Amino acid sequence: MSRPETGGRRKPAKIADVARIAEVSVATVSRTLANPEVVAEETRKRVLAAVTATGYTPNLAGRALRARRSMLALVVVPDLANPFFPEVLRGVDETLSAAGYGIIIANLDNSAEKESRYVDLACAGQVDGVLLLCGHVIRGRVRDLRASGLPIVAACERIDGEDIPQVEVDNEDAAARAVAHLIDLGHRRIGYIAGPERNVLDRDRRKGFGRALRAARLDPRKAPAFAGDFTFRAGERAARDWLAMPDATRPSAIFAANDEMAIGFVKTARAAGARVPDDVSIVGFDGIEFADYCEPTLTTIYQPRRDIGATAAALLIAAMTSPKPPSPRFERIATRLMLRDSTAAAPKR
Amino acid sequence: MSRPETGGRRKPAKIADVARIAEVSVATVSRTLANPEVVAEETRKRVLAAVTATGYTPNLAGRALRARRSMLALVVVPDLANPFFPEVLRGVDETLSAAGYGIIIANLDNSAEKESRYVDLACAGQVDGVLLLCGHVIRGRVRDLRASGLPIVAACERIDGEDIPQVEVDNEDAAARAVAHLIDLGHRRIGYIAGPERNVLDRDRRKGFGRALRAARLDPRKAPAFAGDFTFRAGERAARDWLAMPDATRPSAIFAANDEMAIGFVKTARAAGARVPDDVSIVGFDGIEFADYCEPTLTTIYQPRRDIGATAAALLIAAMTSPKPPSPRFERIATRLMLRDSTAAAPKR
DNA sequence: ATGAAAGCGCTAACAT
DNA sequence: ATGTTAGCGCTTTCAT
Repeated sequence: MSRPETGGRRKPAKIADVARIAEVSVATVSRTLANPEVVAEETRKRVLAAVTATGYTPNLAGRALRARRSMLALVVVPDLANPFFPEVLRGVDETLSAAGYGIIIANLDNSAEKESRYVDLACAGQVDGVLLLCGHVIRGRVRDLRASGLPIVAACERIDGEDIPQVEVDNEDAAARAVAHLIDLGHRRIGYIAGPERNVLDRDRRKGFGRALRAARLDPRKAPAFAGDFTFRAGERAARDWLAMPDATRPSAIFAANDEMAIGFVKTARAAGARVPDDVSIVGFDGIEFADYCEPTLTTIYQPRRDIGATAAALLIAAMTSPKPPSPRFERIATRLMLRDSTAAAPKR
Repeated sequence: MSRPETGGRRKPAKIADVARIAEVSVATVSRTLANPEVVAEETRKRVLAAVTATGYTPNLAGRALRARRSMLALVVVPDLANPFFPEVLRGVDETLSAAGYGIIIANLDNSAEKESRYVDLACAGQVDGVLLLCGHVIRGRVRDLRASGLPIVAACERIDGEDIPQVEVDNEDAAARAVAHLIDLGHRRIGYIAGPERNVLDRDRRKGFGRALRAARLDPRKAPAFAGDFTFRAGERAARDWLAMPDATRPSAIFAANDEMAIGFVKTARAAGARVPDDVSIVGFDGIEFADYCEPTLTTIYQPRRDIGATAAALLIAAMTSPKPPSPRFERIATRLMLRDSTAAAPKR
């Protein structure tokens, strides 16, 4: 026996169907759904019964067209494959969908072509707001996102020189804490594995690195720096460079600008016979899941990615809901230094 | 000096604006964009010039309402944080966006509530098709996705008993090849770290495991099986069980139903002093990035995730474009056994 | 408290 | 080859 109430229906019910069954006008149906308190108790009951009976769900296109808002937000990610973002997106998703917003994910994937298409989409009024996790205001070939007047919020990577609400962790301070931890352990020669040049995260973390060194009366300019780009491979290269250094100058500790490079470093150094943390201590940044799975487990700065996403989403909702342009306020999210097995006291010389 | 052509415009241009400037009717504008070949060369030029001048982008809500299609596909993922999916999504995204479709990502995240909302969304006609990467047809509290008649395609995890197009790798065959590799290396006692019970991927991979054993005249029923659920922690547990086994029965090789469990196993076994691959060989399944980063690098079955996504998207496009329901055809994507450092000849007894 | 009706921006059938 | 026009489903005045 099949269930007749759910089976086989073809076309979705529309508001007129509900109105007919409830014996009211379409206006009343609309009101019942949007402002239940303004319709009479009795009427409301009939309408809601009809909604259930027909399985009515408002057509978003019709609503968007008329109400001039799509209840959709565009979330721009530089690269979905980066293990940092999924968890941020979860926070974003939870918060936005709880407020009734849908999400369109724009995965830039290093394509200017795609980027431009998303700008077009946004400027054409297809979304109610834009959340930038990509470190820059996306640029179109012809249209300009800022000129559209659309609410914009940035997170993860700070965008300098834009007066929009932003959410970020204090990268400089967190880096300084990580390096101070190494100094506390007795390390005096500490190396830095860098992120991409001119990247704002690299700049802030490098600053924190220098600050912690200076606080211990060490000279940042003498600290060995290894070029990098946030990839595992860059960590491997840094390790090879490190291995080639003479004992006298080789750092006993490394601060990597992110976890993937730290893990690449550890793997290559160990493969060449170096012991971690006995011969070299290392601390990463981000707190990706794998930092707790690798061997040895990685001391790192944990970023509460879900919180970052949720906070940014909340700011965006505020901007989309409020009639006037939001004050460009900054939200700072706290990080945690996770002490694990990749750091230990400096070897005695 | 500011750029007047892009700056400061507020309201997006609509089709009527373009028509006015090009001195044609709105119908001609619409046609020029949809079927350029049916309008006169001369007219087309004027229209396109006006489009550029105004920065016109069609309003999707208007189009969706009228044309009764949204050019949006719903892509359902069980868990975005799972490192397997981002690369699949890239393939999906490339193919769908090349065909002009947008994507809404439904991250189920184990919430029946969310699942139901996405069913509502789909059944209300807000999307033109649904791509299921989650191993089941999503279920709503009241509405039924199948009854909506919407095009549906499944990938990654096969959905049994549904006559919809599906894309998958031959899990059974791939698993059999992986295990045959271990047998070729001289292993006779081979263990299996399982996925979640009743999971279709686990069932298929377990079948392949058994098939390879039987082909070598070994008895699958005597092969040690370790319970698991695809998580890193499950691999750790399996390793502890393995370490506790007496030498006489302890397997010299392990086939794990996925990479994360394999990596968890390796880490824990090594931490307890076992050498990989000298004391135990292990092969994983999936070919996630980290399988090539861990120590030792992991022998595994590589699934071309991007291809899987692209193929599934192509099938969905076909289903959304064709007027009649698609024949429920199966696409099989080939896998590759990646030989790396976690497998070696069985130790002599 | 409820209803009638206009119209959001677009496409497609029909007319010229 | 091009124009006119009727809605797609919904919200929101404005009347009642």
